[in-house]
Amino acid sequence: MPKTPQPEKPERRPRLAASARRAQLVEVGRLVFAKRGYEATSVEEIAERAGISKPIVYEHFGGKEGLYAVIVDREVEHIVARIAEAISAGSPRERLEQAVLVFLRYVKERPEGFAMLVRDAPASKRTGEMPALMFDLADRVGTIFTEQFRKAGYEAKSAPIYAHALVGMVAFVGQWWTESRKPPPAETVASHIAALAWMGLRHLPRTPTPLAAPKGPP
Amino acid sequence: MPKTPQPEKPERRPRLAASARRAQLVEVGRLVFAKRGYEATSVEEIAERAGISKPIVYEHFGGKEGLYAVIVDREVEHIVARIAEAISAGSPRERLEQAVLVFLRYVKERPEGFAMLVRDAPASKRTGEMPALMFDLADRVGTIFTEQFRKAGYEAKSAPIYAHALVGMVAFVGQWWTESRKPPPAETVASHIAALAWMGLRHLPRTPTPLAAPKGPP
DNA sequence: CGCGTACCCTACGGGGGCGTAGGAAACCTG
DNA sequence: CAGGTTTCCTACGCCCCCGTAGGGTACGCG
Repeated sequence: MPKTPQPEKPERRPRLAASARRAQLVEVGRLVFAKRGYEATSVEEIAERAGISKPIVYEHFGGKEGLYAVIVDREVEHIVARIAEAISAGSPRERLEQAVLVFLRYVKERPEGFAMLVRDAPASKRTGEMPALMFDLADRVGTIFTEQFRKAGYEAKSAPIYAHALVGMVAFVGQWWTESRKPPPAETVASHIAALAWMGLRHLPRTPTPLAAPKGPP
Repeated sequence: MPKTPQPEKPERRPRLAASARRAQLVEVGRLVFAKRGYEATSVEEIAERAGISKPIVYEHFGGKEGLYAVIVDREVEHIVARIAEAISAGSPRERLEQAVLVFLRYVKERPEGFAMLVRDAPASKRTGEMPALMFDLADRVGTIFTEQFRKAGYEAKSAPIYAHALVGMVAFVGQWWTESRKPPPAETVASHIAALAWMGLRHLPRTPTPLAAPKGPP
């Protein structure tokens, strides 16, 4: 369902219908928030880049936080839908690799969206340090893992650790990958990561034991 | 070399020697920056929590960014030294596990310091999105990996991917772990992560091949 | 053409934060 | 206790930004 393919070149600043203006502001806001971070972006800059004046932003979104919330929400919908589709069919191994691949492609195609999801959120809706999405994702993966662990006779309690490890590595590699100067193709990166995770999980000892006694400082 | 064990209870606000005041401001600043993020912290709040007034901060550090830079620098020194020590001896497997363990302990002992390293940096010294430290760390790991990969006959070019994957998973798990309500002991988490990474690397196919052809959208 | 509606603007109040000017108060030294 | 040094303070200028008040300007419809 395309969002009314209105060309976004308001050079002569024609009046826009309310829905079109909203869409435009969401798009512009995404870029600005991604570049500056929440605290450092000003409503003025967004309005300016959209070719309009501040009060319009307030009319449509109620303020800075309102706009931010809408943008993040859409971004989350977007990526969650894509991942959900990716893991909807195939062998576990395939689903893993597809999920990683889809995530990486998302990061590449919408770097600003990804940046917003990784960056600082407004103080009002921050639990810890990380924006909630990544942890949400990790939690979902965690439930899947817990079930699989139970089936395979592993300690279900440790599943969340592996879930977070997986999400963390994908997210971090994604960040590095987009900012890298000569990035390898997404498929290559995805297959490496999936291989690492898959082989790691496959050959996991039933109960990993710490190797060495804690070493005191010399 | 202890930093002049001055007790940090300026309840009656005695005058402090310059070095002591600097130390105190670094400590207070660490907490405030970690809690609020760079943009949202005010010099005023730091001064207030230290029991002094703003101009002192400016005399000692030249401003907000100056203080921030000093704090980050110390934090980086701290963690890099600890990790360097952890990987200074032992079998590769032991060094891996020790590095992870030391990192996790650092995260637990100095959650505010870790938060600063993961949080947004001031716009002036930001390359991409992530503060530089994590990428620095990943790069160092990357050089080690590249060498080992070459020795073992793997494609050296893909080593950075695995290096970043490792760092990313540790960092993300660390974040989740500190904010978790019932965190398992560091040793447990470390051994799980190390096992995942180790087994994953150990059983890596020489050249991971993408499983499926890219799927177009339906 | 007159008029209502939808879209948009300039202009301002209010607040907060960075950084500095200029001086006070404690402490040290002789 | 006089004079210098170190530490610290109050008070302010300035700029930026959020959010709003109150009013313009196009466009459709009778």
